[in-house]
Amino acid sequence: MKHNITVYDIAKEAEVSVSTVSRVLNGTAPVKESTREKIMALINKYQFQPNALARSLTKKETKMIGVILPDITNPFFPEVFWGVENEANSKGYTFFLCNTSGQPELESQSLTILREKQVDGIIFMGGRINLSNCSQELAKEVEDIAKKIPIVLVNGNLPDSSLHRVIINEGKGAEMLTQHLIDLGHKEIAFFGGYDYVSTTTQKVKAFKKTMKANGLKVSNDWVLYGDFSMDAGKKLMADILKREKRPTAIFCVNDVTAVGAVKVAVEAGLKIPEDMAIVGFDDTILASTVIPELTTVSQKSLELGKNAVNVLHKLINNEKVKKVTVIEPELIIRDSTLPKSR
Amino acid sequence: MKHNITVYDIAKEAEVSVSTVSRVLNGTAPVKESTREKIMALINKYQFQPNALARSLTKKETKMIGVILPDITNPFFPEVFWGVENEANSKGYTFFLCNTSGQPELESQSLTILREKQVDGIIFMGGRINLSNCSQELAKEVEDIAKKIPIVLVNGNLPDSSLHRVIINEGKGAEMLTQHLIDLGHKEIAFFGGYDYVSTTTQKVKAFKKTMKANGLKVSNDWVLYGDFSMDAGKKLMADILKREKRPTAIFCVNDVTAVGAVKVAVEAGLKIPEDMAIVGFDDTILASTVIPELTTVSQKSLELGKNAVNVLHKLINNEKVKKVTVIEPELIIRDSTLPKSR
DNA sequence: GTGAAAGCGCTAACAA
DNA sequence: TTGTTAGCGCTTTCAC
Repeated sequence: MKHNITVYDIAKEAEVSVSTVSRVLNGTAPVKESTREKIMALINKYQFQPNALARSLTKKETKMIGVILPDITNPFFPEVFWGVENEANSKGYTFFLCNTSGQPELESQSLTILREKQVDGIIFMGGRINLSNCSQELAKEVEDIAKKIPIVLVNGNLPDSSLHRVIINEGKGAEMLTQHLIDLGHKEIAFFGGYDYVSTTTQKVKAFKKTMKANGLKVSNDWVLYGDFSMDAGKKLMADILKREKRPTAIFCVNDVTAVGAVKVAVEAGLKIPEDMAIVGFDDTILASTVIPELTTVSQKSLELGKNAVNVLHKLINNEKVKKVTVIEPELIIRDSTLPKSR
Repeated sequence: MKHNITVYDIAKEAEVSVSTVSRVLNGTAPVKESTREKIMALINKYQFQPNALARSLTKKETKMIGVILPDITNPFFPEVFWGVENEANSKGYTFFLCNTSGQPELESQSLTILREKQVDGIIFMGGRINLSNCSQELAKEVEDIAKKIPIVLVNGNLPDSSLHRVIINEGKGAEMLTQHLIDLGHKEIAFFGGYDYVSTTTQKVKAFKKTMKANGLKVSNDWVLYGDFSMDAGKKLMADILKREKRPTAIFCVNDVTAVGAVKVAVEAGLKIPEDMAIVGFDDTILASTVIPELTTVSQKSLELGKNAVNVLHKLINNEKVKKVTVIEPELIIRDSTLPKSR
């Protein structure tokens, strides 16, 4: 492997000092036109590219952002990432992606790596920040790192935390969905999916129950059925419900994937959706519009979420003032799974 | 901002030299047990973490891999990435993700950035490496960089290239799908979607035609309908076909998303699938199993693809011998969109 | 076992 | 305008 070309090599051949080369590279000070040209010619000739490691080492900034998320194969996260990237590219940032499967150890590990790599900031999604009761220890770890590196939490929170957050108003979304079903005349509504110790689930359930009560309707605990966040959960829970004597007329699923599972089993059992049973999802991922019938759901505004996260982070990095919490309003998306097309 | 803690700080407080600290950090040489303990205590006390930039600068290795892909919101790519990550994490690598939308300029830019950041290797997917006639210039750019940084192309190629590649046998997949349809008795088959200048499309079309011919069947050019790779393409093309007097009895779609679009329009028009029309996709993404009816498709073995890419890259990085091309065999996945459940 | 010192490639005072 | 030089934080000979 031959010696990589450096500013010294360029400087030497151009018969100038390294600082002059650095100046034309960064435009930090005026350089005589003739020497600038000479240097540029050499840079092109050798396809010289400055070593970002060395640069970052002295400048104490890397222009790298770390993104921690639980599952890149869940369509929701790529969409947020896409929003992040769009917004941050123009600001010159690049990304480290860390997939954690939501496991605390992997999150800790990612945090460590990102710190070692000296990223300028971290965007944290999923895992511990969605636990309805996250341990002090896990929370403190994040808090400690945040003292050294700006962190923004996306769609989550930490106990007693003072960290900056960008969140969607999930309760509001759940309320809209529930009200929509009630307005259509549904009185018997069940809830499907999600772990009961994860805030994404509990917030929805809470808003769901509250909205039902506000409309003078009861929610039987028999009809709040937890599971995980997969398609299988939806399938199993629907199969379970179909065996019962008394069935709900509508199902509120924790997310789109679970809703798809529910739809599939219901359709196979010969039910018509929404006539025999209305089903709603949450997230408005691509799945919601590929199923038949298309799902009524709530958009999490994934792009917005990503964009805002970057903006907050960017301000944090530059020591600008930002409000602690940025709340994004969800949007109700009404489709065929609650309203038959023919209407 | 207070001064970040360094090896010097640790060394000073432990009353040893920095080299000793470095030794315990890396285990590169024996250190007396008592001094090691003293140092470790300090490291824990201050939560010291070595600066990876400085380390990489001297070691000339970053343990970072750059991943270039066209569209992270297309479910296929997160799956490959997942495979990449699983395999590479254990080897200690971390990832830079670059989304290019398939635009050559963004690819060039990503390549530049990755070089500046001194990544140890690059995994390249999508964009120019899928063009059926990529310009010399674009190809050369990649080739030039490959002289300095190991690169592996995933599911693509470059003209006259000698780069290492990991690919799925797409032609074989298309052949299996076509043969499957023929075996079911279909004689009138159309092809939907994809740009005609992208190899992912042309390879399939080629294999499709060849298999048809081998079975003594004709393919009318009227029935090879290009588009893009979206759901909309499938919708439009199906709408187009349904207007015609003579209709095919089966449709081969360039990928799952397009197939979903086709299914939706067909179902809305009152057709039964597969009885009135069989439809197949390609990729076996999550979409294939969420649609009703579930899609017969070909698995691209995205995980395998990712894993193998990393393995090849890793060997390249370590100057080990690897064969130029790794071919992964696709798998035919038969589901309801060609075979009715009742059978 | 341990320390001194050079060097990785770049930027940024400070001087000239 | 331009050059000199001192770091940035770490690893790694080479001595001892």
